[in-house]
Parts: sequence; structure tokens; C-alpha cells
Amino acid sequence: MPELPEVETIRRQLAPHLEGRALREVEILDPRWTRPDPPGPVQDALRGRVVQEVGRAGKYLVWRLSGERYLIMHLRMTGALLFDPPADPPHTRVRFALDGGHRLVYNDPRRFGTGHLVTGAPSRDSYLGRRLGVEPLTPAFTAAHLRAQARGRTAPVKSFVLDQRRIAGVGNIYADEARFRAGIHPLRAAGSLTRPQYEALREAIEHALTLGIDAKGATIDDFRHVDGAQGSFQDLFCVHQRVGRPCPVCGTAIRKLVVGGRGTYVCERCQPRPRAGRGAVRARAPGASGGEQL
DNA sequence: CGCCCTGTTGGGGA
DNA sequence: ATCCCCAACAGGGC
Repeated sequence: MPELPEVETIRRQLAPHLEGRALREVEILDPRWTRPDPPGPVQDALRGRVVQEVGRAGKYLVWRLSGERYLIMHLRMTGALLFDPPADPPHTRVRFALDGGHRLVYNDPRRFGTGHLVTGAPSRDSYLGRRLGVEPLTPAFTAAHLRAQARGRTAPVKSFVLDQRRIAGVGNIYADEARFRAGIHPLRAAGSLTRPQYEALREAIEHALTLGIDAKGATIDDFRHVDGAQGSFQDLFCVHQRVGRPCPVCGTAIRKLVVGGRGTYVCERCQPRPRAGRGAVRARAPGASGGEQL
């Protein structure tokens, strides 16, 4: 569930509950969570530390703990953090007991989520720097930067936007919605956009993420079955997982492609498909056989 | 009921 | 640089 807007929402909700509190006890129930570190030592190293700050980098939550430790969490697809849940949910992976009798539960059915404990800011920066590019909601995120990053790149712009080492925190839903707003087809080669299109893409990513944060944790699931979503959110969830439904701008049926192994939704009228040859990338077929849906 | 496909992510190997 | 597959599970379609 968590893309950047959801992670930011979680961070904002969690920070007041955690900051200034000590971790009285930590139980790591799923050994894979701390991979590649052994869970036992991590458990022991966390115990008794005070949470000084809950930050975010891309889709990572970064806890700054006393003693120069940093807990770097990623919730992947299905991870969730629950503060004072009435009972442990079915897929509880980690339990934190906090000051004042409070507790925090990390729940994750698919077990993709990870938690890494590092020592010192340089280690934290090295971990994150190796994985993350520019933060999209900062002044450093400019059209010129996008263009420079994409220069000479032949991979589809879809994959480019999803590459966390280029732009930190844009996931599959927001990538689709941003490209729709910018009128850019996912199969365009990343390096083939015009200058105005890089700016349009930058603006659309910023717009979508900002709306997403305003949605306070609401996701496409909350809008999927609603035809006319409310207010500005009808602006946010236009194409993703809406195969066959009309494009809100021109009425053309939304199509599904598979690009970079990910479901990709597009209005091929608002987002003109590149002609085979220059600036085009081969489409891949959903499922075992060929072709695109609808 | 069972089989098959899909998925809000990222890492590793080819 | 780029592409494919995988992790582990739930839910939906057939």
C-alpha cells in the first residue's frame, strides 16, 4: 500500500507518538525482517533506545535513535504500523513495547518489508544514497535535473520514473497518474522527451504526490469503485486500474499495458503512443501469451 | 474446490 | 544499461 504519500502520512501520524519515547522491549517475530542482519542482535541493540526523530526518505521511514543508531524501515507492498492496536493482527512481524504502556505493531502479510539498523549518520546516508535519487518534493527536483538524468536513456519513461535511484518515492500508481496528467505515453524512451515534456512530467509528479499527501493515507482502493471521486481526488486517480473505463478528459477507454513487468494504465489519446522506431520501446504482453488487454 | 493470474516494492542475477 | 524473475500471501475470476 505505501507509496511516498502514504509513508509521509504514516510518518506524520506516528512521530508524535514515538518521539521522546523509549523502546522498552522489541520482539522480532519474523527473522527475515532484519535480513541480512541476524534478528537477535538487532532486537538487543534496539532495546532501551529513545526514538529521537521519525523521518522519511523516499519510501523509507528512518528512525533516529539514541546512541547514533538509525532504524531504516521499508513497508514494501503490504506493511503497516499500528499504534496501540486492540489485539495483534494476523500477520504481526515485530512488536515494540513503548514507554507508558503503549505499543507499536508492525504487520505485514506478504513479509516483503524490511528493517535495517545502522550506526552513525554516514552509514545511514550511505544506505539511502545508494538507493535513492532526488526527493521529488524539494527544490532540487527540477526539469533540468530530470532531463539530465534521462539523457541518452532508451528504457521506457515508465521504468525511469519508477527507478528510485533517479527519483525517490514515486510508485506504480503515482507514476501512471503523473504521466497521464503530463500526457506522456509510458513507452516513450526516457531520453526522448522534449524540454516542455520534462517540465510537464516534473509538475505532474509534484502535483500527484501533493494531492496524495493531502488525501491523508487514502489510496486508490478508497476510490476504485467510485466513478466520480470527490473534489480534487477525481483529479488524482484517473487511469490506474481503470481498464475499459472512460478517460475523464476525452472519454477514450483506458487500456492496460505491461511495461517493465508492471501493470501500466494509459489513455492512448491523451498520451499518444510513440511511433515504432525513434523514441519508442517495445510493449510487453500481459499474461503468458501476447497482446495487450482491451 | 482448485488452478491461475495479479499486485501499492526492491534486489539480484543474466 | 536493461530485462526478468523472485520473495510470500490474499483475493478474484473461471
